[in-house]
Amino acid sequence: MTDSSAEASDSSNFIRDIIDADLAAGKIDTIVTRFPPEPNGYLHIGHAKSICLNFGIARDYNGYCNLRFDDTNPEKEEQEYIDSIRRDVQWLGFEWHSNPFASDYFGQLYDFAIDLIKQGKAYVDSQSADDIRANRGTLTEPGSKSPYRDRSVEENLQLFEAMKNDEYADGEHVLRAKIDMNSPNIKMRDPVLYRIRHVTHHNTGDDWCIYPLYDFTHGLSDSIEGVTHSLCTLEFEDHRPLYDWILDNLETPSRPVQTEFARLQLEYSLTSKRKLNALVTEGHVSGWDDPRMLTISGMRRRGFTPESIVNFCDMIGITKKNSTIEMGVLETALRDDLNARALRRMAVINPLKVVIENYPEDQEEFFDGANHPQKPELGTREVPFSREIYIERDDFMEDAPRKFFRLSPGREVRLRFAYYITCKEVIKNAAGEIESLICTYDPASRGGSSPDGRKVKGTIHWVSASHAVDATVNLYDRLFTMPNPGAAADFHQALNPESRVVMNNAKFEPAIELTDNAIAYQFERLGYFISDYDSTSDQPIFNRTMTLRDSWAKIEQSQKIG
RNA sequence: UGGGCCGUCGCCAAGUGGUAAGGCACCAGGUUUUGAUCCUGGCAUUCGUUGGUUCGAAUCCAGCCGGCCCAGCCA
Repeated sequence: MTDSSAEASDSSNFIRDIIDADLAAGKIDTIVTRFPPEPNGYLHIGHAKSICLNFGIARDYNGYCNLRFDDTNPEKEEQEYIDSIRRDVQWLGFEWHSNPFASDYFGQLYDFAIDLIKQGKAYVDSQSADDIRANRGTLTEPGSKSPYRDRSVEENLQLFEAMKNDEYADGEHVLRAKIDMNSPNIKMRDPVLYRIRHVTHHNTGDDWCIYPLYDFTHGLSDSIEGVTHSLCTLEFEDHRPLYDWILDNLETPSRPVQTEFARLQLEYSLTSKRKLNALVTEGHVSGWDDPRMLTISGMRRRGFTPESIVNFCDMIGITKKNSTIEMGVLETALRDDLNARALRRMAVINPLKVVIENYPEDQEEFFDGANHPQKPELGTREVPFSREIYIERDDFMEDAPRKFFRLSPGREVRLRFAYYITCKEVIKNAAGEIESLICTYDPASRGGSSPDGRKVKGTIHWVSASHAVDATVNLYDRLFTMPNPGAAADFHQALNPESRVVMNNAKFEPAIELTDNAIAYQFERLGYFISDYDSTSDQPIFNRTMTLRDSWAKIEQSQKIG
């Protein structure tokens, strides 16, 4: 569970079976994969699945994986995204062999296009975009040939060069593959290979005014890099014949094979770039790294560990079946990892003051609290105790049912690590709201057990009032109330209005590092927490990464219903 | 109704002709100074469906049903 994120997984899948077969047949000896994001947005949990697949295979087969930026559309790509993608891949624990841009290959790609033209397998089309669309046919009707389809090789060569030499405006011409306008696969009806775009490219600047499209670029880039297994999502299945056509009609350095797998779909979440972007720009979240976002950067800020994400990806598997993963799977992967590593501390999020009337007014003492109940090697910390403490308001109930194992008038409860206390009196304000509790403690129960061996069912957490550190805590819940917000007519209506609840009167025990975002804590009985990027010693801010499993809440819930 | 792909427990997922792994969830117990963790046990006579081949089928064949993807000069 605490293994490094880049550890080998024992999970097999149909893609690994293909690789095993290729290896056994002697087709290849070094496995090469690539993760090819377009730098036009932030990476999310869906990308993590692909990253784990591609980098995981390369690692397990002693091959290598490239991080290639598929940057053939200069209108949407930015340095900000490049930086974040690199950071996220590394944070997940993976190392790329090389990190090229598809745009690094523009020169070679241009030469390949010339080759196709010379073979009579590509032509310059001068129809408008609308005409091209109209002539493409429909799902059930074949397309019709462009009037420019039979231009001579010489004319095509001259026109394409002129396109490259900035002699035309955007949209005046395109380069198309000459395949089959009658193909039942629409992708094969003379797909566009190059378009004119007078836009400055983040990597090539103004060197080019023609840009290749994905289908022309991808397989050739794979081939140039020696990629053996080009893994992509299901919606590219129709592109595979075109991927193959490009490689089969050109003399390429190597012959990669494309295989498709199902993209990740997670309940109560969105991975559409457009909708994610809307959440950010419309202000429903604070940014791409808002802790509620299932972007890698959001999850990092929320307190996910890379290991938990990698383990999640192992748990869900790789298939060709469209499926939707329940949130519980992600939550379990997270809790498993955090449970193993998080240091235990006590914090009170919604405080209720308790005065222990028989405890000496100016006395204080310190208890040793284990940093981890199952890992004594992680040591202990000192937990201060005094006459006035805070407990969680939820841990007190005036009229408590029998199964409520916490504090209520006349009942005794254990303060974790400290003493047994009994509630003697409830102090209320004029409005009838509970203001504080008067309790007594049993000095003989020091450490949390009494010599007479009497049983105390409940143990609650607490913080000494005079030693407490004031803090703000963000409680996060799922961003959407519907299992499939992406299917809603308007995903805004699925937004959870209580996805973030700010508790700004929290009380921490002193032994909590306020600004180290790398330390995962478990606040006992409350969940896993981590300091936010904005946290300072003066104004501590913590994010609740995930609650603990709560079977009491489940019982309460069923009692209300039943 | 053109083409491509998919259909094994509530959600994932092994299985590749020899008689249904595992995980999550759920249920029932046990341990516990976190109603956490941990441990034990339970949880598909059945693999979308109907026929066929076979001594034997989730696995092979045929039909049917259901779902997803494709008509950007996006990726």
